[in-house]
Amino acid sequence: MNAIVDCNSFYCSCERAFRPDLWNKPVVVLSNNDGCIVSRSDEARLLGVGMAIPYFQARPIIDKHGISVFSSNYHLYGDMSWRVMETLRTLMGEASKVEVYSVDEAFMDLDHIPIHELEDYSRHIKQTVEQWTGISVSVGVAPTKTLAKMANRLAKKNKQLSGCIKVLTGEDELRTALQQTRVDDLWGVGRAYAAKLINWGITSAWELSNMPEEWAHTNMGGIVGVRLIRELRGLPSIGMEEELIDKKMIATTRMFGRPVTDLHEVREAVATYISRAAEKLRRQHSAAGAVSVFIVSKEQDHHTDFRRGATISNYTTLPRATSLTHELIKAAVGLVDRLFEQGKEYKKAGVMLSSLVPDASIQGNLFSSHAAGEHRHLMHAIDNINFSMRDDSVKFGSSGMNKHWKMRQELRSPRFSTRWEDLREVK
DNA sequence: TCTGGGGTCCTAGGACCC
DNA sequence: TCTGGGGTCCTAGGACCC
Repeated sequence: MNAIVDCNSFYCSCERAFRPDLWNKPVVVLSNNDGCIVSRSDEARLLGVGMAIPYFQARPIIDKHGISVFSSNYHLYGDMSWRVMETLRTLMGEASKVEVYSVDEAFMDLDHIPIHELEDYSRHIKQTVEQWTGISVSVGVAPTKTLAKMANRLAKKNKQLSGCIKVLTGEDELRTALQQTRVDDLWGVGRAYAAKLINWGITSAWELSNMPEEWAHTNMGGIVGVRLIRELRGLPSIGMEEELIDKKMIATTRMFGRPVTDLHEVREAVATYISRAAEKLRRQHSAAGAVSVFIVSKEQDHHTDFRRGATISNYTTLPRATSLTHELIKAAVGLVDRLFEQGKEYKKAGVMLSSLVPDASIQGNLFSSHAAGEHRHLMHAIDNINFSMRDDSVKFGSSGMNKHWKMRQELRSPRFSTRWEDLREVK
């Protein structure tokens, strides 16, 4: 059996964990740049705050009910996430089979738990996580990952009744659940497939599970569709991935806090994003063989990104893969100069590191120069300082000192759990 | 006036090779 | 003038996820 443990309103729960005064109160968390609502507590949802809607649109309801609002505080969420996942690993013990799927979700292989104990075991997981971390979770259990996700959704739909736990093992239970679930609520069915399916008259997960595999192969993205159908029928077709797999691409992209018209500011922003991306790169001991940059002007659709149109993005292959910030900045700033058009207003920029390979300089390669080794030590020192002190205590001059373009984040909570000076005091 | 950011996997089709 | 078949690698683009 497969379980998925999913934190309830994760970002909101993190904010409330250190603010007892907000327990049972409506809370929302905003995306970067304070753009839209990305997390809302049950209380906020019941007041009518929509998910993923722009902040300014939700403003009337928020003001009317005095809903608490936070900018995203990724240091806090990252740390809380780590605590939740460690709790799950501890619970599973030696033969720990935990796959961290996202910041607030993990799959667990429960094959070693007898069927009739799954309900109790799920409750034990839930209670322990809440007690150790202060984060409330929902647990879905079923024969496959896709069905576990479905179970979890049902658990969350009626928390009073389910106690945030749904275990689906019997054939009848599974059929009922499939009949109650719409295709567009399934894991693996997005907007495009949902529209197609509904057009064909397939509306419930149950109906979809009864379609032939060949049909799925032709109409739902080949092997992907076949796996989905099999999973719905209870045949595990998506395996557990326990080891942390190195990323194949690393991106850092941001909206600016205000439109930017000055080349130097765009350069600064891109240099800053490269610095951030290079940190991620070094954290997984990789080096990048290619750098891409994109800038988005004010008139362009805000969903436009680096994939569309050569006018806004550019790509360069490096003479050799590197993890050194200054080399990556040099390449990226060169691209900015080619892309930038005087007189245009820009609202967003981003960088992408790809063609990632293991960082050879770490091995003390016979052919790498002494200077490269020195640089590597410098990077290591910078990463350590920036991690333990304030952000960007040490940085490259090209990333700028004033950062007028920096995103808005006016409502961020203190970093309760990762900064000494922000620690809560208990008197 | 104000709408996020960061990823993955798969397939089709072109270039190239023998 | 006629012009095969099979393989690999790469890239763009579509779909999905949280």
